[in-house]
Amino acid sequence: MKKININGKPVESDKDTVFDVLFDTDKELARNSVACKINGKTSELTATVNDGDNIEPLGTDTADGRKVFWHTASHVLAQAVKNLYPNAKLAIGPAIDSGFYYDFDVDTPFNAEDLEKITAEMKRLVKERYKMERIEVSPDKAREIMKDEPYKLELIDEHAGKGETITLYRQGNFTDLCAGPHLFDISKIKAVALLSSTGAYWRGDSKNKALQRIYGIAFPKASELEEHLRMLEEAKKRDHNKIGRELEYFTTSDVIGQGLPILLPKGAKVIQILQRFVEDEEYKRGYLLTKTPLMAKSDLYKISGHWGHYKEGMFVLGDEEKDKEVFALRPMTCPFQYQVFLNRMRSYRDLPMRLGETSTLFRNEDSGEMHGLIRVRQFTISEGHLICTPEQLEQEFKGCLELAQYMLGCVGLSDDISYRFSQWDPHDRDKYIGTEEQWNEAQGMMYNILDHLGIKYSIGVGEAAFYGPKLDIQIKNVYGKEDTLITIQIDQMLAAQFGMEYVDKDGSKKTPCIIHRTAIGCYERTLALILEKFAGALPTWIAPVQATVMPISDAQADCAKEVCDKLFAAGLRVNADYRNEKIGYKIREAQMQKTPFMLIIGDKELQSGTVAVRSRKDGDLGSMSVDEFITYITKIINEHK
RNA sequence: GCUACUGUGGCUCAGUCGGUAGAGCAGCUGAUUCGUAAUCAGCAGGUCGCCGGUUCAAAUCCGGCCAGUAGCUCCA
Repeated sequence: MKKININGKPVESDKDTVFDVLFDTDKELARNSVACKINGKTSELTATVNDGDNIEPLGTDTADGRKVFWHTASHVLAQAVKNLYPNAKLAIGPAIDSGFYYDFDVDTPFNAEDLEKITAEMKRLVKERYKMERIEVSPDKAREIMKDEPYKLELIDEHAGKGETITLYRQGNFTDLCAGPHLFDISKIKAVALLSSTGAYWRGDSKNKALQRIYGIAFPKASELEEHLRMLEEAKKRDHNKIGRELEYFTTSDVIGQGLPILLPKGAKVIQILQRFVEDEEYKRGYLLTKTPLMAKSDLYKISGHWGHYKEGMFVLGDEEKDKEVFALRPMTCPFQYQVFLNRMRSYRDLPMRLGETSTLFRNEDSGEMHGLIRVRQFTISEGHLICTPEQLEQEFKGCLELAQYMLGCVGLSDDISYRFSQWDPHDRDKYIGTEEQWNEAQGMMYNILDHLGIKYSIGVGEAAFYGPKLDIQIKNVYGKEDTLITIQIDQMLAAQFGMEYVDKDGSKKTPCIIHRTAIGCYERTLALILEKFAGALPTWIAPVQATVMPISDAQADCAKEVCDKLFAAGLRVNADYRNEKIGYKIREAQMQKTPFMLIIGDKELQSGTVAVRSRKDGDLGSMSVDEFITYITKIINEHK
């Protein structure tokens, strides 16, 4: 008899595999499990149990369980594709957070019809209930089995080089190179949907061959699949690119160009509110405001290293061959703001010097990169640089992080972000300036600071800026795609490049450290994410229209106008119709539903000198005087701070 | 930049096999004065993204470009 812990409960069993032990103990639990963790390591249910093992069964209600489930589904996808298109070559097919994909090398890309056929074939295969058979072989044997699969051979060579045994999984007529773990058999994969077919480069390198990737999702039950697809549809309804245009926050124009959104009055208003808020907050926190040029001669970018490392991403004005001087629109503010420091001889007494700027930047993104307000070619960012002594670095970094967290809290995004420590890739030296020692030092400082502050972060290798490591605050859009909202970076290279120095207490000249940071990121992107977060119904303090005044008939129109004027005088934002001489008694704006407050004026209110207040959040609030309403809404507006 | 898909009045969409464009909403004019999104009537609005080709004839077929969407790559 073996003593085993299942979910922390002691159990005795003489069975060998996890599944049998579970089945002995709790049949329902066994049936609902797709994999397990043995002493913390994800394993399959056919794994052998040893005395003293801690077993944690995984169902498709756990993230790890779903991944195993989806990984097996990707094998079924590959089997279906090989059955229907025998010439297709297999690349890789992992589970991801939102399902699974498989990359194939095929002559003609898959279209919607192909996906339907493949789905049908997958469903047919699942009914065959193939076992997932794990096979361990020598690299040579693996090469022989995979002799017609060039991508697999490449992968085998890599593993063989490390002296590993090669693991294969076989279900029916199909064998794939794979480390597992997998489901016991494929019969549980009852509900499958192939969501899209797109191009993807082999090994994620655009120099390599473009493969065809099929994305899919799978569940044990059809109802779960339907629910999932319904949620995907719902999420798309919050897409800022859709509601931002519908609610007239922004638009685009073919004749202006790609990635150059036009902010309409509502969008411009929200950004103005955020910008003023950031600038005021930074002033309170000891920032100095600067206003630097939108472009500079190439000379500046040559010093900073941007000319060498980022020229492709810049809008260059002029021709280096022909013109005496070449200019470029700025893709960042760093070297411009450094000139503020360089204006005169600096003392340690000047430090820390916190420079802030609402800065418009231009980046010549590739044509396929643009997306609504999230990825654009011209944007405005709450940019800033803190120039400090090495001793001040941690304290200043902490201040930047606190400011960022405060801002996220104010706009309501605190719960939706994650932290990423973006490091350099030592194997891709061309991308970075500086020596290995400098990088190790800067990243070491970052580690210390982050661990000291107790920040939980993931590590992004190769995600650093060319001059230093970053703490990126990441956020996902409605499609689950992650983007950087806020970044705080440590830079020990550029100060030296620009010859920035301060005179220390002892009279010696020293090179300062620099923190690059944003307070709330780029305003366009922030607006996009706020729109998605609140599905267009923005919190009162940011809403471009805070109250809609609505007379029920023309008899109350004059009164409504007076009410609007009063609210206006109090600094509130009232429905866009307020300037019209006649305020319509019916406001047929889609925005009405997105407005935090509605003030209705009928005969009763006209006589008593009140307005009937209806709150989007709390429903009817009854009648009150305009002054009472102003007090009420002002209190709500101030609550965000 | 790469792969796939999409592009019809301000918006949402219809338009069969190529025969020369249609609706609702929005807008305007008039009527209506109504308690929490669509009152009634009328009017106006489109060289079907752009350019070229095939054809007696192109929104429809073909090519190129522009723009949009998803994914890849990139993202200081």
